[in-house]
Amino acid sequence: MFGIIDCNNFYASCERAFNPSLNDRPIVVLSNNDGCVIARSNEAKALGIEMGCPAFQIATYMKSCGVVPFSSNYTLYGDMSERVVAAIASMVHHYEVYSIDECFIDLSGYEAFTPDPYEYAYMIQQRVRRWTGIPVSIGIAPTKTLAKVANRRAKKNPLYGGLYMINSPGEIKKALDGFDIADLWGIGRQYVKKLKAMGCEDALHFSQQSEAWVAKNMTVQGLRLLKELNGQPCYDLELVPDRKKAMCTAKSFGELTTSKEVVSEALANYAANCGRKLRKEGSIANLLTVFLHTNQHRTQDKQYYGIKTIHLPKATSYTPELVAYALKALGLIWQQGYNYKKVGCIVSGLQPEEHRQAQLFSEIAWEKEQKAMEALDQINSWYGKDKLRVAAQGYERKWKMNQERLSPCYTTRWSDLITAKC
DNA sequence: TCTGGGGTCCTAGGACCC
DNA sequence: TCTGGGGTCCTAGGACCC
Repeated sequence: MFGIIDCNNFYASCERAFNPSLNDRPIVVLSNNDGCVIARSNEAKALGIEMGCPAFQIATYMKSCGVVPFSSNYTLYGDMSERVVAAIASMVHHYEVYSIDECFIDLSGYEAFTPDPYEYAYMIQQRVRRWTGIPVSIGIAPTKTLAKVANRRAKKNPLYGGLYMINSPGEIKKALDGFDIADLWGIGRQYVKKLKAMGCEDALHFSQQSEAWVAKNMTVQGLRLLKELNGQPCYDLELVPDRKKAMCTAKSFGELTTSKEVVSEALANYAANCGRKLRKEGSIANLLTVFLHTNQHRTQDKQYYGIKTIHLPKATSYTPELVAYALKALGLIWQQGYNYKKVGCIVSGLQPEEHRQAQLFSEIAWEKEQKAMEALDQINSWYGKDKLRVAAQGYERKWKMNQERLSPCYTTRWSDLITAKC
C-alpha cells in the first residue's frame, strides 16, 4: 500500500507554527515580490480568496476581512519541510520526498504494530503534528495515483479527519465516482478541455475509457494514469532522488528597469546561484541559457522577449566562468529602451562532475578553480550567502524583490529565535 | 502602481551515422 | 511502377507537477 502525506496549507501552517495568535485567523502567503496568493489558510479559503489571485486586486477586501498576509519565506518552509520528513522517516523505512510539502511512503511491513495501514497512518499523522506543529492529511491506496485521490478526499471532508483509505475495487469505484477529472494527478488544463469536450466529467468515467484511445490522445503518461486508476501500479517509490537535469534561477525585479547595469548585476547573482547549486549537487553544466523579458501585463509598454543559449567550451560549475558567459549572452539579446521585468539564468546539459572530460592543456587551471570554489563555498557557509562574491554581483541590489511582510527565520537564524515566557 | 519560481516527461522531426 | 534498413543525437514544443 502507498501513502501520500500532504501538509495542509503548508506555507500558511509554517507561519502559524511559531505564531499561535494566528490560529483561527485567515492568513495568506504571497509569491515572490508579494505578487500573487500562493497559500491560504482554511479561513482565507472560506472568504473566497482564490489561489494565484494577484494580491493588489484583493488588497482592500483582505484588509476589511482581517486577512494577515505574509511574504514567502522559503528558508523557513524549507527547514520545516525537513523536519516533517524527519518525523516521517522515524516511522517508515521507505519514503519518497515528492515536493516541499508532500511525501510518498510505503505502508507495508508494519503489521507488528498494527494490522491496519489506516491505523499506522494515523500514528504518523499524530507524530508529525506533535513534532513539528504541521497538520497533514494522508491518502492510502494500492497505487500512487489512487493515493492522491484518497488524499484529496481526506482533505475535502472534515469528517475523515485527514485520513482516507481506498482498498478494494468497490472502494476505488466509490472514490472515483463524482471525482472531478481536473483534480486527477496528471490531468492539466488542456486535457480537461479535451476530456470534457467529449463528455468525460468524472474520474470513474475516465477510468472506463479504452487504453487505445488514451494512449493515442494522452501519450503513455495518460495510459499509466488510466492503469493506476484501475488499481494497476505503474509508478514505484523513487527512493533515491534523481540528479537534476537543469537548474534555473530567475526572478522578477522589485521595480521595472531600463538599465543594463541593474539587469547585469541581477543576472550575475543568478548565475552565481546556479554555480552554487551545481556544486552542491556535484554537477557541471554544458549549456547556459539567459532570458530577459518585459511585463506582459503592461499593455502600454513595448514588449520584448529575448533568449540565448551558449554552449560552454567545457562543462563547468566555476562561478566566475558562468557569470562571464551569462553576461556575454545578455549582451547578445539586450535591447535598449524597454521596461524590463525579469531576467533569468538556466544551466542545462548537466553531467556528474566525476564524468568530466579531462582537458589536455588546462588540468592545472581546473584544479585551481576547484579549490577556489571550495574556499568560496566554505567562507560563505560560515559568514553568510554571497559574503564573498564576484565583482559583477555588485552591492546595490536595485533589482531586489519586494518582501514587505516577511516573517522571521525562526528555525535557521540565531537572531530570529523566539523567546518562550515561563 | 501592482500579476511567482522551479522543475519533469514525452513526441515529432531533422541531421547524421553505417 | 519501382528509390534500404536500422540506428543515434539533438532540439523545439507541448503537456504536466508543486
